[in-house]
Amino acid sequence: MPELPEAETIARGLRDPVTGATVDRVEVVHADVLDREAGDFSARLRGAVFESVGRRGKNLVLRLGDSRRMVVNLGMSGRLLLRGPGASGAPPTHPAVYFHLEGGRGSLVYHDVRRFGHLSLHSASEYATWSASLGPEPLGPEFTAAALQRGLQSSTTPLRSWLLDQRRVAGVGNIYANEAAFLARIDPRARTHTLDADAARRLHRAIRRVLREAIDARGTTLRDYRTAQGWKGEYAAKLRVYGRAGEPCPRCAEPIVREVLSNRSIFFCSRCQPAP
DNA sequence: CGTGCCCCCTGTCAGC
DNA sequence: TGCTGACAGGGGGCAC
Repeated sequence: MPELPEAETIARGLRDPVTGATVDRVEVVHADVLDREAGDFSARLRGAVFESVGRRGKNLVLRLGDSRRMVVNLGMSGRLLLRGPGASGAPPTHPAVYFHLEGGRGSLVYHDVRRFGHLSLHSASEYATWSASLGPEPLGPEFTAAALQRGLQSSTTPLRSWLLDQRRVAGVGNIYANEAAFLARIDPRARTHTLDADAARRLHRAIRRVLREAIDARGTTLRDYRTAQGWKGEYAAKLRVYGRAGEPCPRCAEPIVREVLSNRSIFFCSRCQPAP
């Protein structure tokens, strides 16, 4: 579910409440989301301090002591929720892991209905290897139009599939891949090596624009996604094509088309995004 | 190696 | 109502 804007929003929401907090106790409800046996995972976190909260692509990255990190991939339905010490409000419906914090700071809950998410612990070198396996941050300085064009030239896969490959660019998922292709006026089925320099420039701008807009709106809630505070993101109302099959194209009023590509939906305007 | 398909899991919704 | 099938923001594994 969550893509870069959702992960960024969660990271921002966790930063103040969690930074400096010490893990008192880990309570594992569903060990299948962990990268190791539950007792080992819990023992390694007990007494650890969350030194910082960041993000790499769609993943949350919480720094622990000794340069260790906990990486949280939220999968389709994962949430990282803050729960106050008073435990007011309804309890979470699908908790997988609780991180109970010391000093009346409440707890951090990893919540995941489908349990496609994963929590993993990395040493400094393991983290470096993992991070290096991901593509550049699309909002960072390494992601240039020229670098994007080179990457597109090196592959024959359809654009939407290329954008979902985290080794190419880190953080774009199905919603923002479709939105970016629309803004760039490129057919999401187009083979990437057929795209010229101007298309690459338009796509570069479109990716950055849609991700920034979505961060400003605190992400897109279709169903499961929530911020760390449990709020919905507001970007769903601003989506131009995703989930809008049959509705008029915001640019030309032609009905938006839904098709299936590699078992996942694509949405596009056949007039504004002509087949190559 | 690159590419594409299946599957992991649970919940929801449309159609009959 | 209740059943069935399709579909959902991701990504690892495997066959070609």
